Order: sequence, then C-alpha cells, then structure tokens
Amino acid sequence: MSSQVTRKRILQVGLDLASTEGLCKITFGSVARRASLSKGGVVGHFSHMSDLKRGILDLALDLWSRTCLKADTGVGSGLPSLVRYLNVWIGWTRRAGLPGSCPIAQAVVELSFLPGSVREAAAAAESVWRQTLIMLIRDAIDKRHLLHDTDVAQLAWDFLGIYLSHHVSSHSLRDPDADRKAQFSVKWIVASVEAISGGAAHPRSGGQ
Amino acid sequence: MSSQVTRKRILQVGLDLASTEGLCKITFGSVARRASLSKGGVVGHFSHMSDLKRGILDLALDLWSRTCLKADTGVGSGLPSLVRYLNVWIGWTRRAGLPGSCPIAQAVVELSFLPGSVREAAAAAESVWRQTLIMLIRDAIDKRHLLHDTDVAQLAWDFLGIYLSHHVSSHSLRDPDADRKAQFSVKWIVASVEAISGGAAHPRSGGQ
DNA sequence: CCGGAAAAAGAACGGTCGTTCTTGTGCAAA
DNA sequence: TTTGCACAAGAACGACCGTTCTTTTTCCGG
Repeated sequence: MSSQVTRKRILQVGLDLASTEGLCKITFGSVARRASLSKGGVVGHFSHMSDLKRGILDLALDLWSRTCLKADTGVGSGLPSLVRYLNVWIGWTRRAGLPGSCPIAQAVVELSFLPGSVREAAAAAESVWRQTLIMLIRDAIDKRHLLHDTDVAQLAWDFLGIYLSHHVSSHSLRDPDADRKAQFSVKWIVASVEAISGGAAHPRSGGQ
Repeated sequence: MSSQVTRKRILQVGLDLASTEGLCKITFGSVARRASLSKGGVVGHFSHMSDLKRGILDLALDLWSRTCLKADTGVGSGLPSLVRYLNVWIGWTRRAGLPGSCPIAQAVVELSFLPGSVREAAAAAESVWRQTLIMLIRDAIDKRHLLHDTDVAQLAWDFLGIYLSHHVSSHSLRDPDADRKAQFSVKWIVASVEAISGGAAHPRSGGQ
C-alpha cells in the first residue's frame, strides 16, 4: 500500500472520529482500530500526536472549503452570495457527509485551555471563517446591498456566533429546532442591515 | 477537620480548576494536589468521579445564582430587569471571582459526546439559564416593554447564543473586544424588540 | 488517659495513553 | 534469486488515570 494512500485513509478515519467524538478523544489506538491498522502503523505516519490532530483539522478545513466555497463561484455576488454562503455554512457537516458535528467548532472550544500547535490550527481555521465572512460582507456593502456604515467586524462576529450557537444547540443540547432558529436569526440580522428594507418590516415580530 | 468543610474546600478547588482548565481535566490527583490533600483523601469524599464533577457543576450554578440573581431582587422589573440581568450574566465569572472562564458553558460543549450524569447536569444548568431568560422576557412582555408577539423561545435562544459567543471569543479566541461586541449585540436585539422604539432607529448602523 | 470512630494517607490494581524501539513483510531493483 | 528498503506490526517503557484496599493519623466522648 502506498504511503500517501494510507496516510489519507488515516486522516479520513480521524476526521470521522473527531466529528463523532471530538478531537480530544483522538488517540493512536482509536484511529488505528477504525482504520484496521496497528497502533505502530499509525504512529509511523504521524510520529507526534499533534501532527495527526493538525492533519485532521487541515482535512476538515479542506472539506469545508470544498463544501461551502467551491459550490459558490460566480453564480452571484453581494448580498445573495452572502446569504447563500450562510445557508450552506450552517450545518455544512451534514451536507459534507460527516457522521457527527463540526470538528472545528468543537476543537476551538475543547482546546481553548492548553496552548500548542493544535490549538493554533483550530484558531487559524476560525480565522479563515471570519475572513470569509468579512470578504462577503464587504462585497455586499460595495454593491450597495448592505448599509454603507455597517460594522463589518461586528456583523461577522454575530454570524460566527450564530454558527457556534447552532453547533452547540443542535449537537450538545440536541435541540431539534436548532436549524430553524439559526435560520431565523440569520434572516433577521440580514434584514436589519439590508440597504433596501432597512428597518421597515420588523422580522422578529409577526410571522413565525 | 470536619468532613463538610473539607468537602467544600475540595469543591471550591475543583471549581477553580474547572474554570482554568475545564471540567475534562479534573482528576482526583489534580484536585488533591491543589487542595493539599492526598488522592485517597479526595476519593473518600467523592467515591465516584461523576460525583465530584456534578458537585463542581452544582457549586458553579450556585455561584451563578448568587452573582446574577440575588443582586437583582425587586429593584426593577420588565425590560430594565432583563437588560440588567444580561449585563451581569455575560462575563459573570470575572465578577464572581473565578480565575478563568465559565465552567458551565465549557462543560456543555466538552461533554456533548459521551453521555452520563455529568453531561445531564451541565445540560440542566443550561436549561436553568434558558428558563431564567424566558421568565424575564415574559415579564417584559407582560409589562408592555416588549412587543406582544415576540417569539420568546427564539429570543432566549439568541441571548444564549450571545453568551456562548462571548464565552468562546473572549476565552478560546482571546478577542479583547468580546465584551464590547456582546454588549453591542444585546443592545441591538433589545432595541429591535422594544415596544416603544421598535424598528424606528436602527442601532446597527449610525453610531460606533 | 484511653478507646473507637471518622478522616486522611498511601499502596496497589488493571487499563490506556504517547512514545520509542525492534521485528516481520512485501515489493522493486540488481 | 537475492539484496535493499519502505511500510506495517508489535512489544515495551514510563506516566497517569479511576478505583479499591489497607494503614495511619486525628479527634472527641468516656
């Protein structure tokens, strides 16, 4: 078996495991068992534990990119592009075929204490998400779809917050309405910064 | 030394440890070391690990109650009471003297995978928070401070989301502006559901 | 002062972890 | 066929975990 193929298979198994049990529960033994390999066989590819975990996070971010970005090239821009991204992003792990929840969001919280390269990788992934949001928001502002004095960093923070809330409430708290609530919050925020209907109709009251 | 005093001291040490390193990192050894006790001495009070962790979560919720609820009895009601609670709640661990972040929010995320009594205790604490928010929101609606058709569950979900976002961004991502951003979101949400100025001035644009 | 119960200490257990090292194994070039 | 090498398997290590057990200390009523 080629080394690269095995390495990729280990990372894929690790990603599934991180999605269903969290990055903290990743061990050489658990990954080896699921990949039908020996413990030593896994260690051979990732001599240090942090290498394996960083590799899993890299693969997760790559999967996110292929799921949420590649599907959105040129078909639109400005606000429609932002809204489409938000709808694809929130709950993207299901669409990407991951068996559990978002490994990146989970890792950001789990690794918040002990510093190290794995924690930095998780924070870097979150930074990529933030920059993606900022880029899309800026584009929507440039196209006059959003109010010109919109606080970009604040709006990105709010969207990241909705993503995190959705992650926790759908996964940790098993709220079956998590999707609906997150979509509601997104719609409501978008409506409040839209240049055309800014402050006109109040999306929080009335309809359901 | 009285048994109850020692037990209380162990729980206090455990709470500090959970605040600075997370509930997952709580072990009999680590708690014993910080409490200047032997490992066996700690086990004697909490024969099972889950007893210790549930005790720590109970103490955390008790501390939250004394910090965020006791200080808000009767001095007001309706919307002012809700707003005051939100401002005290977000970042309450600092005010309560805890050395790190919120052990409850951290535990909810950390324990989301493996089931057990500790996970249920964390979820129960989150439920108490949700019920507290719902109660305050309902009171504000009854007093005609909030729009009568406000979606109570959705609004409580949004506030919980801001709390979680603040927890993650201030603690995991070390954003120095986390407090300001969370306060901004709270103000903005409150303004959008206020009966008096609903939809008039748009708090998201303009200022800042 | 003393005896006994409660509390703390401490040793020991099987298990799992990351890491290191040694042993086999299969395949391609010589 | 034989040699060499990368890959995988597997044993071994020290450390720490939760849990159980035994021993020592502490303290209080007689």
